Amino acid sequence: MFTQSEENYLKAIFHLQQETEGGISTSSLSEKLATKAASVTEMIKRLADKNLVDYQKYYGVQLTDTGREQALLIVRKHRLWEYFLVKRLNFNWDEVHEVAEQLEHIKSSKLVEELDLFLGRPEYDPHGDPIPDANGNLPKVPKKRLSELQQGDHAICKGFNDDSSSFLQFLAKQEIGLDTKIEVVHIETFDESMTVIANKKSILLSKTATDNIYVRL
Amino acid sequence: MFTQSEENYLKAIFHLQQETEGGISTSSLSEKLATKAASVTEMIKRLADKNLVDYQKYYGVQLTDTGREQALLIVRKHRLWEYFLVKRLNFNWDEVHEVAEQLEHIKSSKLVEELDLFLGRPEYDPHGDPIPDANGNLPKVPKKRLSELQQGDHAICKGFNDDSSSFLQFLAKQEIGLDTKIEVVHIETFDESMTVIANKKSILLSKTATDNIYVRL
DNA sequence: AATAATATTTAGGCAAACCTAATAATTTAT
DNA sequence: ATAAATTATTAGGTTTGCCTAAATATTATT
Repeated sequence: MFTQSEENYLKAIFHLQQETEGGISTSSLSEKLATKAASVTEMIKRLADKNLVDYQKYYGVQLTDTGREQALLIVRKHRLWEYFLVKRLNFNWDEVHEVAEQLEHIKSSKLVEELDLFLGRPEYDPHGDPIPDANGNLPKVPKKRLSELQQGDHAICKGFNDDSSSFLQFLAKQEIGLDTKIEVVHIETFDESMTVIANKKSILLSKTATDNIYVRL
Repeated sequence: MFTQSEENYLKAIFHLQQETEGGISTSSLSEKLATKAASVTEMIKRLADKNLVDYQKYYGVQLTDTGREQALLIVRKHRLWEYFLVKRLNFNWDEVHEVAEQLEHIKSSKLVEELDLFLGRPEYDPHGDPIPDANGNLPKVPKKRLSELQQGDHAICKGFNDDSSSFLQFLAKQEIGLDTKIEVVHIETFDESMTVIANKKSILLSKTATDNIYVRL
């Protein structure tokens, strides 16, 4: 059994590995977890002792198979709870993150399986992210960033990369959500900001924003 | 905001106060929480500093109004989650305790209120214990112990005082649950054990058992 | 009322998980 | 190829929440 803190590290490493090749740096972890680098080094050593990560001094960490398995279980719980909060308890999809961060640490395999069953074995959470199954299989959804599209392209919004409530609330205000249809009208060359049409309204999105919006054509 | 450990102490003090007059002793708390007396003394001092309990060295603790309020919120959460686990997730009523002990520490007032609403504002948990409302009002259910009854009395089972899964499983095996009708057939004078009829079957219950079964006539 | 028994508190330690400041390794720039 | 800048690690502290052993209060017994 792992502590909440250990679980948070495993999850963070997992998420960073989705975006990065090779070992995960101490600094990126310390940024993600809002702790100091020294604390990260310390914890990583503990995780390495427990065979959850491979660690080479100065060259970052990577999850072992066991580590990945644990991380996926936590991600599974997080996303199932988010689904529950939104679909059953009327939470807005931009206010579930904090609560799911707590719920994901509840330890009971029966709870996870019964919850999954109760929710009808959903495949995607309210942000469009796939929910790993009980064996830790995560359906690979090929993701394209909105920022990769060209002028004139049409796409459907399929997920978001930034969980901060400020970003999610910004999207809600623009009425951009899961499955929203988006058309790329214009891209500014100097700052790569993008003018799109969604819900028949013209919206200007910064490069930072379009980098964090996933779409399917 | 309080730590999980602080919350556990508040809840334990609350429960002991339901059964006992006056201050709660260090030893009864240490027994309930499965910690050593020294640890209890230490924590109690912290709780007193935060104005959650009144504490007089060597004469035990009592909850302050704030302390009681907090304790009731935790009890509310615990019982709502138990209800959820049994009624929505098909848990047996004798296997919910451990999970509810974890869920009761989740911090989100919205979550509690939405859960309450989702469940249809239940008044009693699966063990027959009343669920405090959002203002911390706990409907006082006048409880009689089965052990207080006389030969020939008829009663309906309304709750249990011992949450241990061994006790709850014993009851399940005897098919005694909430709202089970019970008739007192005979009481042994020497050990106060009781022969009852429930579900048309004759069952022998020890004094320890009958002390922990609540009934209504 | 004095002593024995029991309960409680104090003192001193330990592990987890964080921190700051100092040091060491790696990477980048000259 | 060094020096400078960046990044990571170590060393030494802190708080929470637990522990054991020793000391002190309270309660029970004779």
